[in-house]
Amino acid sequence: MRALSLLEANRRSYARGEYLHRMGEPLAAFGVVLSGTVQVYSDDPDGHGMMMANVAEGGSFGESLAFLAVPHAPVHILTTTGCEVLWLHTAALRSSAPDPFLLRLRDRFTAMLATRTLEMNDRIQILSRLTLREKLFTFFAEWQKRTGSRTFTVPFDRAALADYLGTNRTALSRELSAMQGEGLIEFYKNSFKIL
Amino acid sequence: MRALSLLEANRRSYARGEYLHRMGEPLAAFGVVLSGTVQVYSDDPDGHGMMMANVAEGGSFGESLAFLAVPHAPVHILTTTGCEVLWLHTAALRSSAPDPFLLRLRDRFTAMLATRTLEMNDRIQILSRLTLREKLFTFFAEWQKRTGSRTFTVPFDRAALADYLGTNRTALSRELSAMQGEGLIEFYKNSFKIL
DNA sequence: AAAAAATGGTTGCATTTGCAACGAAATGAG
DNA sequence: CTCATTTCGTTGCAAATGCAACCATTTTTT
Repeated sequence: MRALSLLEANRRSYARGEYLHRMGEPLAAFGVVLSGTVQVYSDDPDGHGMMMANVAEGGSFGESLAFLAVPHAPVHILTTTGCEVLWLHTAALRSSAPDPFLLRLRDRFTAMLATRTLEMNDRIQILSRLTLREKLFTFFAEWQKRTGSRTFTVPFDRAALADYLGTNRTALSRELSAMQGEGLIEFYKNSFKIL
Repeated sequence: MRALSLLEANRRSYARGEYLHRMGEPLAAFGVVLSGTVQVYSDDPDGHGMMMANVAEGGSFGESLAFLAVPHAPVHILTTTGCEVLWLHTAALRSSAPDPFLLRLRDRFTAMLATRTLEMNDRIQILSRLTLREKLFTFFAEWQKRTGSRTFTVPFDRAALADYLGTNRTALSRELSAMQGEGLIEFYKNSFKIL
Protein backbone atom coordinates (compact mmCIF):
# COMPACT_ATOMS: atom_id res chain seq x y z
CA MET A 1 0.00 0.00 0.00
CA ARG A 2 1.31 3.37 -0.98
CA ALA A 3 0.49 5.13 2.28
CA LEU A 4 2.57 2.72 4.28
CA SER A 5 5.72 3.32 2.33
CA LEU A 6 5.25 7.08 2.28
CA LEU A 7 4.96 7.04 6.05
CA GLU A 8 7.84 4.58 6.47
CA ALA A 9 5.55 2.24 8.37
CA ASN A 10 6.83 -0.60 10.45
CA ARG A 11 5.02 -3.03 12.67
CA ARG A 12 6.04 -4.41 16.02
CA SER A 13 4.62 -6.71 18.66
CA TYR A 14 4.70 -5.99 22.37
CA ALA A 15 4.00 -7.99 25.51
CA ARG A 16 1.59 -6.94 28.23
CA GLY A 17 3.05 -4.18 30.37
CA GLU A 18 5.82 -3.34 27.94
CA TYR A 19 6.83 0.27 27.37
CA LEU A 20 6.34 1.66 23.86
CA HIS A 21 7.86 4.95 24.86
CA ARG A 22 9.41 6.56 27.91
CA MET A 23 8.84 10.05 29.16
CA GLY A 24 11.50 12.61 28.28
CA GLU A 25 12.44 11.16 24.94
CA PRO A 26 11.25 12.33 21.53
CA LEU A 27 8.61 10.31 19.71
CA ALA A 28 9.94 9.59 16.25
CA ALA A 29 6.62 8.28 14.99
CA PHE A 30 3.04 7.92 16.06
CA GLY A 31 1.36 4.57 16.57
CA VAL A 32 -1.74 2.79 15.40
CA VAL A 33 -2.92 -0.07 17.60
CA LEU A 34 -3.57 -3.09 15.41
CA SER A 35 -4.50 -5.30 18.35
CA GLY A 36 -4.58 -4.97 22.12
CA THR A 37 -4.75 -1.83 24.25
CA VAL A 38 -2.16 0.77 25.15
CA GLN A 39 -2.31 3.60 27.66
CA VAL A 40 -0.70 7.01 27.69
CA TYR A 41 0.44 8.05 31.14
CA SER A 42 1.89 11.19 32.56
CA ASP A 43 3.91 11.16 35.77
CA ASP A 44 3.68 14.16 38.02
CA PRO A 45 6.69 15.26 40.06
CA ASP A 46 5.47 13.23 43.05
CA GLY A 47 5.64 10.09 40.93
CA HIS A 48 1.86 9.95 40.95
CA GLY A 49 0.79 8.46 37.62
CA MET A 50 -2.05 9.91 35.58
CA MET A 51 -3.68 8.23 32.61
CA MET A 52 -3.98 10.62 29.72
CA ALA A 53 -5.52 8.26 27.19
CA ASN A 54 -6.63 4.70 26.78
CA VAL A 55 -6.15 3.51 23.21
CA ALA A 56 -7.97 0.41 22.03
CA GLU A 57 -7.63 -1.57 18.83
CA GLY A 58 -7.92 0.73 15.84
CA GLY A 59 -6.95 3.81 17.84
CA SER A 60 -3.80 5.86 17.54
CA PHE A 61 -1.54 7.81 19.84
CA GLY A 62 1.34 10.26 19.80
CA GLU A 63 0.27 12.09 16.63
CA SER A 64 0.81 15.56 18.07
CA LEU A 65 4.12 14.80 19.72
CA ALA A 66 5.45 13.19 16.56
CA PHE A 67 4.15 15.86 14.20
CA LEU A 68 5.52 18.72 16.29
CA ALA A 69 8.72 16.76 16.97
CA VAL A 70 8.50 17.63 20.65
CA PRO A 71 12.00 16.97 22.00
CA HIS A 72 10.91 15.72 25.44
CA ALA A 73 7.58 13.95 25.33
CA PRO A 74 5.74 14.48 28.62
CA VAL A 75 4.28 10.97 28.72
CA HIS A 76 4.93 7.27 29.08
CA ILE A 77 3.22 4.91 26.69
CA LEU A 78 2.74 1.28 27.64
CA THR A 79 0.60 -1.73 26.87
CA THR A 80 -2.08 -3.17 29.11
CA THR A 81 -2.37 -6.31 27.00
CA GLY A 82 -0.28 -7.98 24.36
CA CYS A 83 -0.26 -5.63 21.35
CA GLU A 84 0.60 -5.14 17.73
CA VAL A 85 1.47 -1.58 16.85
CA LEU A 86 2.00 0.07 13.48
CA TRP A 87 4.47 2.95 13.71
CA LEU A 88 4.10 5.77 11.19
CA HIS A 89 6.47 8.67 10.54
CA THR A 90 5.11 12.14 9.94
CA ALA A 91 8.01 13.54 7.94
CA ALA A 92 6.26 12.89 4.65
CA LEU A 93 3.28 14.92 5.79
CA ARG A 94 5.42 18.02 6.10
CA SER A 95 6.82 17.61 2.61
CA SER A 96 5.85 20.36 0.21
CA ALA A 97 5.83 17.97 -2.71
CA PRO A 98 2.56 18.55 -4.60
CA ASP A 99 1.64 14.88 -4.58
CA PRO A 100 -2.15 14.44 -4.65
CA PHE A 101 -1.91 11.19 -2.73
CA LEU A 102 0.03 12.92 0.00
CA LEU A 103 -2.63 15.62 0.11
CA ARG A 104 -5.25 13.03 0.92
CA LEU A 105 -3.04 11.48 3.55
CA ARG A 106 -2.50 14.83 5.18
CA ASP A 107 -6.22 15.45 5.10
CA ARG A 108 -6.84 12.21 6.97
CA PHE A 109 -4.16 13.08 9.49
CA THR A 110 -5.64 16.49 10.15
CA ALA A 111 -9.11 15.02 10.53
CA MET A 112 -7.68 12.55 13.03
CA LEU A 113 -6.24 15.37 15.10
CA ALA A 114 -9.49 17.30 14.93
CA THR A 115 -11.39 14.23 16.09
CA ARG A 116 -8.91 13.80 18.90
CA THR A 117 -9.51 17.31 20.21
CA LEU A 118 -13.24 16.64 20.28
CA GLU A 119 -12.64 13.44 22.25
CA MET A 120 -10.48 15.29 24.71
CA ASN A 121 -13.27 17.79 25.12
CA ASP A 122 -15.47 14.94 26.27
CA ARG A 123 -12.90 13.88 28.83
CA ILE A 124 -12.58 17.46 30.05
CA GLN A 125 -16.33 17.63 30.45
CA ILE A 126 -16.29 14.56 32.64
CA LEU A 127 -13.39 15.79 34.73
CA SER A 128 -15.03 19.17 35.17
CA ARG A 129 -18.06 17.76 36.96
CA LEU A 130 -17.91 18.52 40.64
CA THR A 131 -19.25 15.29 42.11
CA LEU A 132 -18.40 11.69 41.41
CA ARG A 133 -22.04 10.90 40.75
CA GLU A 134 -22.13 13.58 38.04
CA LYS A 135 -18.91 12.33 36.52
CA LEU A 136 -20.33 8.83 36.30
CA PHE A 137 -23.56 10.07 34.74
CA THR A 138 -21.61 11.96 32.11
CA PHE A 139 -19.32 9.00 31.50
CA PHE A 140 -22.19 6.57 31.15
CA ALA A 141 -24.14 8.96 28.93
CA GLU A 142 -21.18 9.11 26.56
CA TRP A 143 -20.81 5.35 26.35
CA GLN A 144 -24.51 4.91 25.89
CA LYS A 145 -24.40 7.40 23.04
CA ARG A 146 -21.25 5.91 21.56
CA THR A 147 -22.44 2.33 21.61
CA GLY A 148 -26.11 3.10 21.02
CA SER A 149 -26.99 0.71 23.82
CA ARG A 150 -27.76 0.86 27.53
CA THR A 151 -25.43 -2.09 28.03
CA PHE A 152 -21.73 -1.82 27.32
CA THR A 153 -18.31 -2.98 28.44
CA VAL A 154 -15.62 -0.41 29.07
CA PRO A 155 -11.92 -1.08 28.56
CA PHE A 156 -10.95 -0.01 32.08
CA ASP A 157 -10.49 -1.93 35.27
CA ARG A 158 -11.55 -0.09 38.43
CA ALA A 159 -8.22 1.55 39.07
CA ALA A 160 -7.97 2.81 35.50
CA LEU A 161 -11.56 4.01 35.53
CA ALA A 162 -10.89 5.94 38.73
CA ASP A 163 -7.88 7.55 37.06
CA TYR A 164 -9.93 8.38 34.00
CA LEU A 165 -12.62 10.02 36.10
CA GLY A 166 -10.12 11.82 38.28
CA THR A 167 -11.11 10.19 41.53
CA ASN A 168 -10.15 7.56 44.06
CA ARG A 169 -10.63 3.87 43.41
CA THR A 170 -12.43 3.10 46.65
CA ALA A 171 -14.61 6.17 46.32
CA LEU A 172 -15.52 4.90 42.86
CA SER A 173 -16.42 1.45 44.17
CA ARG A 174 -18.48 3.07 46.89
CA GLU A 175 -20.39 5.24 44.44
CA LEU A 176 -20.97 2.44 41.94
CA SER A 177 -22.36 0.26 44.70
CA ALA A 178 -24.57 3.11 45.89
CA MET A 179 -25.92 3.66 42.38
CA GLN A 180 -26.62 -0.03 42.03
CA GLY A 181 -28.35 0.01 45.40
CA GLU A 182 -30.54 2.87 44.22
CA GLY A 183 -31.49 0.90 41.13
CA LEU A 184 -29.79 3.31 38.73
CA ILE A 185 -27.35 0.86 37.20
CA GLU A 186 -26.28 -2.75 37.25
CA PHE A 187 -22.77 -3.93 36.65
CA TYR A 188 -20.57 -6.97 36.58
CA LYS A 189 -16.86 -6.30 36.29
CA ASN A 190 -16.41 -3.81 33.45
CA SER A 191 -19.84 -4.34 31.96
CA PHE A 192 -22.50 -1.81 32.84
CA LYS A 193 -26.20 -1.59 32.29
CA ILE A 194 -28.05 1.70 32.63
CA LEU A 195 -31.52 1.27 34.08
CA MET B 1 -2.42 38.80 1.94
CA ARG B 2 -2.89 35.61 0.00
CA ALA B 3 -3.86 33.41 2.94
CA LEU B 4 -6.78 35.61 3.85
CA SER B 5 -8.42 35.37 0.46
CA LEU B 6 -7.83 31.62 0.21
CA LEU B 7 -9.56 31.17 3.56
CA GLU B 8 -12.34 33.63 2.71
CA ALA B 9 -11.47 35.65 5.77
CA ASN B 10 -13.76 38.24 7.22
CA ARG B 11 -13.45 40.33 10.33
CA ARG B 12 -16.12 41.31 12.80
CA SER B 13 -16.38 43.23 16.04
CA TYR B 14 -18.32 42.06 19.04
CA ALA B 15 -19.42 43.63 22.31
CA ARG B 16 -18.69 42.20 25.73
CA GLY B 17 -20.97 39.24 26.47
CA GLU B 18 -22.07 38.79 22.88
CA TYR B 19 -22.48 35.29 21.43
CA LEU B 20 -20.21 34.34 18.55
CA HIS B 21 -21.90 30.99 18.20
CA ARG B 22 -24.74 29.05 19.79
CA MET B 23 -24.75 25.40 20.73
CA GLY B 24 -26.49 23.06 18.29
CA GLU B 25 -25.61 24.96 15.14
CA PRO B 26 -22.77 24.18 12.73
CA LEU B 27 -19.66 26.32 12.82
CA ALA B 28 -19.04 27.52 9.28
CA ALA B 29 -15.59 28.85 10.10
CA PHE B 30 -13.09 28.97 12.90
CA GLY B 31 -12.05 32.18 14.60
CA VAL B 32 -8.86 34.01 15.43
CA VAL B 33 -9.11 36.52 18.24
CA LEU B 34 -7.54 39.80 17.08
CA SER B 35 -8.34 41.59 20.31
CA GLY B 36 -10.21 40.80 23.52
CA THR B 37 -11.05 37.42 25.02
CA VAL B 38 -13.63 34.79 24.13
CA GLN B 39 -14.69 31.67 25.99
CA VAL B 40 -15.95 28.34 24.77
CA TYR B 41 -18.67 26.92 26.98
CA SER B 42 -20.50 23.65 27.05
CA ASP B 43 -23.90 23.33 28.72
CA ASP B 44 -24.71 20.06 30.40
CA PRO B 45 -28.29 18.78 30.44
CA ASP B 46 -28.88 20.42 33.84
CA GLY B 47 -28.07 23.79 32.31
CA HIS B 48 -24.85 23.87 34.33
CA GLY B 49 -22.29 25.73 32.23
CA MET B 50 -18.73 24.49 31.82
CA MET B 51 -15.88 26.44 30.33
CA MET B 52 -14.04 24.41 27.74
CA ALA B 53 -11.52 27.01 26.67
CA ASN B 54 -10.49 30.56 27.33
CA VAL B 55 -9.11 32.20 24.20
CA ALA B 56 -7.06 35.36 24.55
CA GLU B 57 -5.76 37.73 21.88
CA GLY B 58 -3.89 35.81 19.22
CA GLY B 59 -5.63 32.54 20.06
CA SER B 60 -8.08 30.64 17.93
CA PHE B 61 -11.12 28.49 18.49
CA GLY B 62 -13.48 26.15 16.66
CA GLU B 63 -10.86 24.69 14.30
CA SER B 64 -11.94 21.10 14.83
CA LEU B 65 -15.66 21.73 14.61
CA ALA B 66 -15.22 23.77 11.45
CA PHE B 67 -12.78 21.38 9.79
CA LEU B 68 -14.93 18.34 10.50
CA ALA B 69 -18.10 20.28 9.64
CA VAL B 70 -19.77 18.95 12.77
CA PRO B 71 -23.50 19.54 12.20
CA HIS B 72 -24.39 20.31 15.81
CA ALA B 73 -21.55 21.98 17.66
CA PRO B 74 -21.67 20.99 21.34
CA VAL B 75 -20.59 24.44 22.59
CA HIS B 76 -21.48 28.05 23.00
CA ILE B 77 -18.88 30.67 22.15
CA LEU B 78 -19.09 34.12 23.65
CA THR B 79 -16.98 37.16 24.45
CA THR B 80 -15.90 38.23 27.91
CA THR B 81 -14.68 41.60 26.65
CA GLY B 82 -15.17 43.64 23.52
CA CYS B 83 -13.56 41.66 20.70
CA GLU B 84 -12.38 41.67 17.15
CA VAL B 85 -12.54 38.26 15.53
CA LEU B 86 -11.19 37.06 12.20
CA TRP B 87 -13.28 34.25 10.78
CA LEU B 88 -11.55 31.76 8.49
CA HIS B 89 -13.14 29.02 6.36
CA THR B 90 -11.52 25.63 6.14
CA ALA B 91 -12.88 24.59 2.75
CA ALA B 92 -9.69 25.62 0.98
CA LEU B 93 -7.67 23.37 3.28
CA ARG B 94 -9.52 20.32 2.00
CA SER B 95 -8.89 21.22 -1.61
CA SER B 96 -6.66 18.82 -3.46
CA ALA B 97 -5.21 21.57 -5.61
CA PRO B 98 -1.42 21.13 -5.59
CA ASP B 99 -0.82 24.74 -4.61
CA PRO B 100 2.44 25.05 -2.61
CA PHE B 101 1.08 28.01 -0.72
CA LEU B 102 -1.95 26.00 0.32
CA LEU B 103 0.37 23.23 1.46
CA ARG B 104 2.06 25.59 3.86
CA LEU B 105 -1.26 26.85 5.10
CA ARG B 106 -2.43 23.34 5.76
CA ASP B 107 0.80 22.59 7.54
CA ARG B 108 0.23 25.55 9.86
CA PHE B 109 -3.33 24.45 10.48
CA THR B 110 -2.28 20.93 11.39
CA ALA B 111 0.43 22.23 13.69
CA MET B 112 -2.18 24.42 15.37
CA LEU B 113 -4.39 21.41 16.01
CA ALA B 114 -1.45 19.41 17.33
CA THR B 115 -0.53 22.23 19.67
CA ARG B 116 -4.11 22.41 20.80
CA THR B 117 -4.18 18.75 21.80
CA LEU B 118 -1.04 19.27 23.87
CA GLU B 119 -2.66 22.22 25.63
CA MET B 120 -5.72 20.15 26.35
CA ASN B 121 -3.46 17.53 27.84
CA ASP B 122 -2.23 20.13 30.27
CA ARG B 123 -5.78 21.01 31.23
CA ILE B 124 -6.58 17.33 31.71
CA GLN B 125 -3.57 16.98 33.97
CA ILE B 126 -4.80 19.80 36.14
CA LEU B 127 -8.33 18.47 36.28
CA SER B 128 -7.06 15.00 37.16
CA ARG B 129 -5.44 16.14 40.38
CA LEU B 130 -7.43 15.04 43.36
CA THR B 131 -7.16 18.05 45.63
CA LEU B 132 -7.59 21.73 44.94
CA ARG B 133 -4.17 22.44 46.34
CA GLU B 134 -2.61 20.05 43.83
CA LYS B 135 -4.61 21.55 41.00
CA LEU B 136 -3.34 24.99 41.89
CA PHE B 137 0.25 23.80 42.12
CA THR B 138 -0.03 22.24 38.68
CA PHE B 139 -1.73 25.31 37.28
CA PHE B 140 0.88 27.67 38.71
CA ALA B 141 3.73 25.45 37.58
CA GLU B 142 2.43 25.65 34.04
CA TRP B 143 2.15 29.41 34.04
CA GLN B 144 5.54 29.75 35.59
CA LYS B 145 6.97 27.57 32.86
CA ARG B 146 5.01 29.29 30.14
CA THR B 147 5.93 32.82 31.14
CA GLY B 148 9.39 31.99 32.45
CA SER B 149 8.65 34.06 35.53
CA ARG B 150 7.40 33.52 39.07
CA THR B 151 5.08 36.49 38.59
CA PHE B 152 2.29 36.40 36.06
CA THR B 153 -1.23 37.57 35.37
CA VAL B 154 -3.81 35.05 34.26
CA PRO B 155 -6.75 35.89 31.99
CA PHE B 156 -9.38 34.51 34.37
CA ASP B 157 -11.44 36.12 37.05
CA ARG B 158 -12.12 33.96 40.09
CA ALA B 159 -15.29 32.38 38.76
CA ALA B 160 -13.63 31.50 35.46
CA LEU B 161 -10.56 30.16 37.21
CA ALA B 162 -12.74 27.96 39.39
CA ASP B 163 -14.43 26.62 36.25
CA TYR B 164 -11.08 26.02 34.62
CA LEU B 165 -9.82 24.08 37.62
CA GLY B 166 -13.06 22.18 38.00
CA THR B 167 -13.92 23.45 41.43
CA ASN B 168 -16.10 25.86 43.35
CA ARG B 169 -15.42 29.59 43.42
CA THR B 170 -15.57 29.98 47.17
CA ALA B 171 -13.46 26.88 47.72
CA LEU B 172 -10.93 28.44 45.37
CA SER B 173 -10.89 31.72 47.30
CA ARG B 174 -10.52 29.77 50.50
CA GLU B 175 -7.57 27.77 49.21
CA LEU B 176 -5.82 30.78 47.67
CA SER B 177 -6.11 32.62 50.95
CA ALA B 178 -4.78 29.59 52.81
CA MET B 179 -1.81 29.32 50.46
CA GLN B 180 -1.09 33.00 50.91
CA GLY B 181 -1.37 32.58 54.66
CA GLU B 182 1.19 29.76 54.49
CA GLY B 183 3.55 32.00 52.56
CA LEU B 184 3.39 29.89 49.41
CA ILE B 185 2.06 32.57 47.10
CA GLU B 186 1.03 36.19 46.95
CA PHE B 187 -1.68 37.54 44.75
CA TYR B 188 -3.59 40.65 43.87
CA LYS B 189 -6.60 40.14 41.65
CA ASN B 190 -5.49 37.96 38.74
CA SER B 191 -1.78 38.51 39.29
CA PHE B 192 0.09 35.83 41.15
CA LYS B 193 3.56 35.55 42.58
CA ILE B 194 5.03 32.17 43.48
CA LEU B 195 7.25 32.31 46.56
C1' DA C 1 -2.58 -27.86 42.31
C1' DA C 2 -0.52 -24.55 45.16
C1' DA C 3 1.26 -20.19 45.75
C1' DA C 4 1.56 -15.51 44.47
C1' DA C 5 -0.24 -11.45 42.54
C1' DA C 6 -3.85 -8.63 40.98
C1' DT C 7 -8.39 -6.93 41.34
C1' DG C 8 -12.54 -5.35 43.64
C1' DG C 9 -15.59 -4.17 47.54
C1' DT C 10 -16.33 -2.41 52.43
C1' DT C 11 -15.87 0.61 56.23
C1' DG C 12 -14.31 4.13 59.70
C1' DC C 13 -12.41 8.42 59.87
C1' DA C 14 -10.38 12.81 58.93
C1' DT C 15 -10.12 16.07 55.47
C1' DT C 16 -11.77 18.48 51.68
C1' DT C 17 -15.02 21.04 49.49
C1' DG C 18 -19.61 22.33 47.61
C1' DC C 19 -23.11 25.46 49.01
C1' DA C 20 -25.57 29.23 50.91
C1' DA C 21 -25.55 33.54 52.98
C1' DC C 22 -23.36 37.73 53.69
C1' DG C 23 -20.58 41.98 53.40
C1' DA C 24 -16.90 44.72 51.38
C1' DA C 25 -14.68 46.52 47.57
C1' DA C 26 -14.30 47.49 42.79
C1' DT C 27 -16.41 48.47 38.47
C1' DG C 28 -19.66 50.32 35.29
C1' DA C 29 -23.84 53.08 34.04
C1' DG C 30 -26.83 56.99 34.21
C1' DC D 1 -21.41 61.96 41.68
C1' DT D 2 -24.67 58.28 42.85
C1' DC D 3 -26.64 54.03 42.28
C1' DA D 4 -26.57 49.45 40.46
C1' DT D 5 -23.89 45.58 39.25
C1' DT D 6 -20.13 42.67 39.44
C1' DT D 7 -16.38 40.62 41.74
C1' DC D 8 -14.15 38.67 45.65
C1' DG D 9 -13.37 36.97 50.26
C1' DT D 10 -15.25 34.81 54.65
C1' DT D 11 -17.60 31.52 57.41
C1' DG D 12 -20.65 27.73 59.16
C1' DC D 13 -22.26 23.54 57.93
C1' DA D 14 -23.40 19.34 55.64
C1' DA D 15 -22.05 16.29 52.15
C1' DA D 16 -18.53 14.17 49.48
C1' DT D 17 -14.41 11.75 49.21
C1' DG D 18 -9.44 10.66 49.84
C1' DC D 19 -7.10 7.32 52.51
C1' DA D 20 -5.78 3.36 55.05
C1' DA D 21 -6.67 -1.10 56.41
C1' DC D 22 -8.74 -5.26 55.49
C1' DC D 23 -10.81 -9.30 53.34
C1' DA D 24 -12.79 -11.90 49.39
C1' DT D 25 -12.42 -13.27 44.80
C1' DT D 26 -10.19 -13.88 40.55
C1' DT D 27 -6.29 -14.38 37.69
C1' DT D 28 -1.60 -15.58 36.80
C1' DT D 29 2.57 -17.99 37.67
C1' DT D 30 5.30 -21.75 39.20
